[in-house]
Amino acid sequence: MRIKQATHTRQAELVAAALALAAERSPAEVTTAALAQAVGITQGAVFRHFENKEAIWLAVIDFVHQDLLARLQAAATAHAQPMAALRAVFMAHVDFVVEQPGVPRVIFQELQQPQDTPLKEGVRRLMQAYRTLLNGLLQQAQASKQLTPGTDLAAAAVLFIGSVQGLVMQSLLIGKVGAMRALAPGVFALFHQAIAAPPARARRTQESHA
Amino acid sequence: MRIKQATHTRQAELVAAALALAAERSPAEVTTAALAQAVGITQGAVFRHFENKEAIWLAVIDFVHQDLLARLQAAATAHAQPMAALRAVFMAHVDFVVEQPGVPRVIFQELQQPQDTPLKEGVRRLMQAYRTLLNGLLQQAQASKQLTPGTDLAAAAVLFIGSVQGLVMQSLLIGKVGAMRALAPGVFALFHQAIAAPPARARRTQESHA
DNA sequence: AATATAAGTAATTACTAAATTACATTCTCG
DNA sequence: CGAGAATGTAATTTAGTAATTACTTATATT
Repeated sequence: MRIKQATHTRQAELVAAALALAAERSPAEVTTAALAQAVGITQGAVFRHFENKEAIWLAVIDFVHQDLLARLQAAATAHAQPMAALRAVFMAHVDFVVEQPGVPRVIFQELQQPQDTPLKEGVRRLMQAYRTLLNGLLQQAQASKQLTPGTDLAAAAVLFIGSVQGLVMQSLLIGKVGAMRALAPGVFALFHQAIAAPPARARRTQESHA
Repeated sequence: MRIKQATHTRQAELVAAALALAAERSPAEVTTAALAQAVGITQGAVFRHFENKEAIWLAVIDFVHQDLLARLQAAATAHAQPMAALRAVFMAHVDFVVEQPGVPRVIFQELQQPQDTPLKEGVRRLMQAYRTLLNGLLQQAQASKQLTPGTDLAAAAVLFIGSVQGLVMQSLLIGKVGAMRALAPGVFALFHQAIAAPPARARRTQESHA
C-alpha cells in the first residue's frame, strides 16, 4: 500500500477536508494543521501540494463551481418546461447545501473581503455562471408566455438566489441544515407566484383590467 | 478639552469604530489594535472599557438590534396599509445596510460559528424580533384580505428576509452597496406579486377557475 | 487643595498559525 | 538496479494578536 500520494491526489483530499472542516467551524478557523491531520500528514507537508493556504481555498471554490453547476445544469436539462426546470434547480441547490453545509460558509467568508482577492473573483465567476443559467431559463419561460408580462428578469434572478440565501440563513441560525428541505417547497411556491403568468381564464380579466 | 473619556463614551466610540472597520474588512480581521487606533488610545486601554474582545462585538450586535429595529418599526407604523408598511420596512432595511455596510458582515461572521456562542444568540434574538415584526404585518394583510388565500406566512417571511439577503450578496459581490437601492424596488415588486391577492375583478374569475 | 478613582501608557506575556528549512524516505523510470 | 525527483517529517522561524502588568496621569469629589 502506498504511503506517499501523488500531488493531485493529495490536493483532492485536502480540498475535501477543507469542505468537511468548514461544515463544522468557520472557514477562517480552519488551520493548515487541522487540514494536515484530517489527511494524515504533517502540517509542513501541506505546502508540498499547495503554494500557500489561499491556494487551497481557491481550489475549493473551483471544485464547488464545477460540482454545483454540473448539478444545477443537470437538474435544469431534465425538464422541458422552463418553470419545472427552475423548480428543479431550486431544489438541487437546496439539496447541495444540505449535503455540503461548508459551502455557504466558504462563500460568505470570501464575500467578507472587500478588496478584490483571487478568492472573491472565483466566487464572482461562480455566481455569474449561476445567473447565466437562471437567465436562460427565465427567458425561455418568458418566450413561452409563462411569465407575467413585463417581469423584471434581473430582479427575478436576485429573488431566486436570495430565496435560497434566506433558507440558508435560517438553517445556519437554527443550526439544522435539514430544516431547509421542509421550508423549500413553500418558498419556491411563492417565487413561482411572483413571476408566473396567471392561468388563461384569469389572464383575460386582467387584460380587461389594464 | 478632555483627554480621558468616560467608559460609556469610549464604549460607544469603540462600537462605532468596530462597525466602521467592519465596513472595510472582514470583522474577523478587526484587531483590538486597530480599534484602539481608530479611537485614539493604545491597544491595552481597550480593555479598560470591555472585558474582552467578544464583549465588543456583543455590544455591536446590541446596538444594531436597537437601531435597526427602531427604524423598521418606525417605517412600519408610518403606514396604515400593511402592504405599504411592508414596502417601507423593506426599503428601510436596504437603506440601513447601505448606510452601515459593516452590519451584514458582522451578522454573517457570527452565523458562521456553529456552536451557540453568546454572539450568535444575539443575532438570533435580532432575527426573531425582525420575524415578529414581519409576521404582524403579514397577518394584518391577511386579515384585510390583501393576501392570496392560503399564503404560507412563514415562507413569506423567509422570502422577505431572503430578498434583502440576495440584494446584500449582490452588493457585497460587486462591491458597490449603492447598487442595492437601484435593484430594491424591482425585487420588492416581485415579493408583492408573490403574496398579494389579485385585484377584485380578477378574483372572481380565479374563484370560477377553482 | 488633597486624594481616590478612573482612564491611559508602554512593555511584556502567552499563544497561535503560516511558512521555511534541513534532512529522510518513498517512488519512478532509464 | 540505482539515481533523481517527489513526498514526507520534525523542528524552527516569523509574525501577529489578545490579554496582563506595573506604572502614570487626568478628573471628580469632599
